[in-house]
Order: sequence, then C-alpha cells, then structure tokens
Amino acid sequence: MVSKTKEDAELTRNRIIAAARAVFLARGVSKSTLEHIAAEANVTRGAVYWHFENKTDIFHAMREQVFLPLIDQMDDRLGLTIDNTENPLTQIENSLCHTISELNENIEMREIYEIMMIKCEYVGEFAMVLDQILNNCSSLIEKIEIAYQRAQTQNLLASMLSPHALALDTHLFFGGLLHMWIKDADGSKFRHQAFDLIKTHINLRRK
Amino acid sequence: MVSKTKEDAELTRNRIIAAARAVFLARGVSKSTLEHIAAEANVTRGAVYWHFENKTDIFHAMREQVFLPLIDQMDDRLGLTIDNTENPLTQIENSLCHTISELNENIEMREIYEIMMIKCEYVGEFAMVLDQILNNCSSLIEKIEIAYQRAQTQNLLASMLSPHALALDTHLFFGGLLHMWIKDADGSKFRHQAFDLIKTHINLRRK
DNA sequence: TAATATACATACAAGCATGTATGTAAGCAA
DNA sequence: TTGCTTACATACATGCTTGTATGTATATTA
Repeated sequence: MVSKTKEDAELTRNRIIAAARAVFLARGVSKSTLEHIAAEANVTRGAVYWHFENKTDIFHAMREQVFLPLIDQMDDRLGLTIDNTENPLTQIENSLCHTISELNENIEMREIYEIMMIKCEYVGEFAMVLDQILNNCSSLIEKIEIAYQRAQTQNLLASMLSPHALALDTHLFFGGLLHMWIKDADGSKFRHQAFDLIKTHINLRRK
Repeated sequence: MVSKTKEDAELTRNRIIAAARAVFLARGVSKSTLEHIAAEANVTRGAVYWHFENKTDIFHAMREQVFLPLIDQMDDRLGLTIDNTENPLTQIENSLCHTISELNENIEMREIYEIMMIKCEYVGEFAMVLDQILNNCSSLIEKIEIAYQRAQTQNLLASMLSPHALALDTHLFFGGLLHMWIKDADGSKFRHQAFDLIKTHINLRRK
C-alpha cells in the first residue's frame, strides 16, 4: 500500500500536523512522542521523519498554519487597510471581539492557542518562539495605537492619556483575556462574558 | 559521610527544591530529570526520592513555598485587613506595583513565576494547578472589587462602570502585564515601564 | 520502458529516565 | 549498648525515545 502521489503525500503531511495538534493538546509537547503522533495519524514514524526533521519541526509547521494568516486579518479589522469612517473605538472593540469569536468557532486555532499557552515549555529551541511572539505584540500595539490616534483626532476619548498608553493598556488587557479564556476551559469564569469584558474595556475610553 | 541530623535533612530538602527551580528554569519541567536535580543539589537520586515522591511532588513543594505567603500579602496591601483612610485607587495601584517590585527583587519568586508561565506544561497531574490558579484569580478579583467599591462610595471613579467590571478589567490587565513582564526577559519592552503601565491603568479610572 | 526518485514501513542500536531494591553509616531512644 | 530508624548512596531492571539504516513498492521522468 505504499503508493503515494504528491497530493497524497501532502494529505499525509497535513494529517501528521493535525495528529500532532491532538497529541500535543492531550499530552503536552514535551511528553508527546513521534510514535504517538504517527499512530494518531495512522502512519509510522518513517512517514513522520520523511516529512519533518523532528518534533520541533512539526511544532513550527503547526504554528505557522494558523499564525501567519492571523496577522493580516488583524490589519483589516482595525481598519488600517482601507479608508473608513467608522468609530475607531468600535473598530478596536470589534477587532478584539472577532478574535474571541475565532477562538470560539475555529477549533484548530483554539487548540493551537491552548498548546502554545499551557502545553508547551519555551526552552532551548522553543525560546525563540517567545521572541516572535513579543515582536508580534509590538506590531499589534502599534496598530491599536494608530486606531486610538484616530479616535483622539476625532475627539472620542474620555481621558487625556496618550494613544500609546491606551494601546499598551488594551494590549495587556487582551493578552490577559486570552490567557484566562484559554485556561477557563469550562467557560464559567471568563469565556461566557468575554464580549462584555471587551465592551467594558472600550467603554472606559469612550467620551 | 552519611550522618544527617533532622536540621541537616531539612536543609537538604530545601537545597533540592532550590536545585529543582534552577533545573526547571533551564530545561523546562518536563525535560528536567531527577538526576539533573540531584546533581544540581549535590546529592544523588536516593536523597531526592527520600524527600519527595517524584518530580510532581517537588514542583508542588516549590510552588507552595512562594504562593502560599503571596495570598495573604495581597490582602494587606489592598487595605482589606485594617481600617484605613487612604485612596482605594492608590491602594490598588500600590498593590500591583508592589507585586512587580517583588518580581524585581525576589529572584526565587521571579523564577517560579517564569517556570509556571513558560516552562511548564499543564497536562495530566499538572492540570489541577490551573484550577488552583483560576480560584486564586477569583478571590483576587473579589478583593480588587471591594477596593473599587470603596472608591465608588467615595466618589473617586471617573466612569459609571460597576466595581465588578472595573475589577475584572484590572485583573485581566495585570495578568497580561505579568505574562509580558516574564516573557520580556531583556526588559526592553515591558519591564522598564511596568510601573508606568500600572499608573496609566489606574489613572484611567480616576475622576 | 528502464532508471531514478518518492513516500513511506520496518528493523536496529544506543542512550536515557524511572522506580525500586538493596546497602550502609550515623542518629536516637530505651 | 542494643536495636530501630533516619537519611541517604548505589545498583539493577525495565521501558521508553530517538535517530538512523535499510527495505520496498509505487510514481515519475527521460
């Protein structure tokens, strides 16, 4: 049965990534074995080693599947790509809410977030992932700041605080929310009111 | 040289915990071996197994050393224990700032935070630690809420938002800040301005 | 259609990590 | 001082994991 065309191989590769996601989620990245992943994908370690160098390689592939598209989406929702007339504060609010919606609906994305937040040890090779995350944060903060800048220009802000300070506060709030959202697995503490929390956060800024 | 009195044994136990902290930090909890820990503590695995059941047991012991005292401190700083006349918003601000100071000065606490945030996979036996963390969050939110309640009573708040909503927002902000503080190892992005971020966050609430 | 590359499966060797079992010297209580 | 317990060290058996080497059937290309 070892007869695979290129498309079949691509499918196998994706199956391995999906399997890795399930295994990482269940056992944590460190305690996940290539044998576990192979079994979950109904292949042998031979197939895994054909497509990937090692576990780290699979991890990065899994991560890129979701995080690369995510960056661009954020631009659009913050109204940075097209001229727009909408309330910038509402745009920030919608952007944050949309990300939460994504987590609700996109199982793949939710699981990868969970893996990266509480099923992964950022040590050795994985340490550089933290740097990437920090960089993504910086660019996200800048984007939020631009939106707050527009809000300030339109005289929509309740306080005298700088757009930069507001953007940092919003970013930290949202980072905290994401962490709690993930950790609150049964949804009783944070998930059920995530949208309200975001609204409150933004309302605090509205004039 | 195997002659240890009870006090010596207690010292050995603490040395093992301290060694575990160093090893966890360097290699991550999962990839840390009892042999690594024993070597770091200048004992053998025999000593480790005498004092602890397994790695998980060491982890919990390490965690309790820092987190149990932490809870009580928070009460005091939020002014919940004694009658006081100070501005509640300032008390919240000071409480958060004090925690950051602790992270700056208390290496042990900082390292344990780092281990728990980015060097540990919350899976299997460790999953229940997440529940404990969530519970600690709930009680912390309640304490902050009481402080905001006092602020509202004293007509110090800039917005009409409920003390509960404000407390949640503050809690999420601070959770995000702690995460970023830890991840920002070189301090260039968040650590250097942590106090300012807290001040900004509270100023947003001051009338 | 012959040669080569692809896409795996299987087999093997080596190193760890764990838990436990056993050894042992010193402390401690009667 | 005798006997038991403490506080470890040492040794052993077992079970993973990993990486690589090898086998093999099919696809692809010249």
